[in-house]
Amino acid sequence: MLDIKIIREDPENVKKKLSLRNEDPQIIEKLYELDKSRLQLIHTTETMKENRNKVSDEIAVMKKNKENTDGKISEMKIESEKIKSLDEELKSLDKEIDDLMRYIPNLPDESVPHGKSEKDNVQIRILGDKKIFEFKIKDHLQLGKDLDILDFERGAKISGSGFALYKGKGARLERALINFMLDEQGKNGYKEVMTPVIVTRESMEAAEKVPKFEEDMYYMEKDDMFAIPTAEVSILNIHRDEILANEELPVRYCGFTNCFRREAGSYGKDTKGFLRVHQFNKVELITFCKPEESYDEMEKMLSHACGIIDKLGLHYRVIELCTADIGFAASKCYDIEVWSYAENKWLEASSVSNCTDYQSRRAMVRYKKQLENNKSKTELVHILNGSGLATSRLMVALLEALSDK
RNA sequence: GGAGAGGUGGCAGAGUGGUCGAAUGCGGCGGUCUCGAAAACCGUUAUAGGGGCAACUCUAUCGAGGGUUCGAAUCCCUCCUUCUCCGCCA
Repeated sequence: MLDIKIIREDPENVKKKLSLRNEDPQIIEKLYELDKSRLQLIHTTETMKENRNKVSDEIAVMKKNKENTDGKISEMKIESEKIKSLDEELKSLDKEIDDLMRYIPNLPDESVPHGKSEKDNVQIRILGDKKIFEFKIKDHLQLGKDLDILDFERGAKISGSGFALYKGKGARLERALINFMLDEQGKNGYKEVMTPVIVTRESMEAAEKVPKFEEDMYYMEKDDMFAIPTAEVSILNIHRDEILANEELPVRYCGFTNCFRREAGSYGKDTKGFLRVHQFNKVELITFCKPEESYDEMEKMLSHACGIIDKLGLHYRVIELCTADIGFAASKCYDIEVWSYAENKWLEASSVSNCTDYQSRRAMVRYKKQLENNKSKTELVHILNGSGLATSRLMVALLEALSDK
């Protein structure tokens, strides 16, 4: 979530930046007013509490001296009731503010290109050779069937549409890809982790996936738990409520998990085979770093994701998302797209995002910032995530690129 | 799943209703001493929020959330979690 202070101090600026994201800025007005009354209420209750604490101490002293305290006690009884009801008022105000804050996305960085839709995204590099095939290329469904390595029919039999069954060399290729990517990212300085894939609501909230995207998640009502849509959620929560040492930053993790997405509302769009599935495999990269380093880290992370595709020898491009298309928690995003010869279009294989302090604020991931004269200050870290990479679309491009007559 | 015992500051560990945000020890940081170091000694050492230009000050926090009370780390309830034992199980 955003820092309420930036709304308090410069609401117009926040409104302007939200407009760039195609968000309705009106909500900021309301928050500004709610925050104002919240501060007033805090002032009132804290003054009353100060008084109550004082009188309670007096009562303690009087009791020790065996003086009569009945008057003071009954007086404080009334005072305490008042405090209680004001506290309740404050609590509901807090909740109202919090509920609104959860739906306000991160603000875009100055460097992000302005735009109205995904059409305004900017291609910044195009890499790898584009092959020329002298025969009509089969799509991955056909290739998977002919080679007996992918079976979407049986996947659907087991779990419904949008679930893949990998067989034989298909399964082995998938396993090899995952191994390869983990090894490469390990060399790039990411510590490998293997995390839970079912997480609590609290973890989802810390990653800012819930409540906004609750409908996109597989949810286990009995336990109030969610299947992760990305390892970002589990890895980010490794350091929830922790204060990291200045020297240990940046902390980099990579981890492979299955990812689960209901994809509610996207039926009929890219539904074919691997183009959109409910369960897929992904190696995720997460970096916790100092605020002043996060945009440099982002470039590094992007190059680490690209490095995989370079080595696989695929034709791909990097695009910089415009203000209208960056992710909810992100201030800046790059997407990496691989070329599909059969579909004749770009497929998103990775997304690298700088989420600045947006997630760390709720997840409370902080570090001890060193100041001059041996002082230190606790400050929120910046958190970045990137796919390094997701295998499903990669598999499409790879099978196609390697196909022959 | 059943039975029992715990969860206090970076760590260890006191505290069972009234200046307790919390003794003490260790660690960390600063200093004295020293050629230097160790030891010793002195000081300092949580987080969030509010007010103030600032010095500073106030509020909240002893696993989480409720309750009792003028007043809760301390009493009551619920939940989470850790450990030990039993059962079940990949």
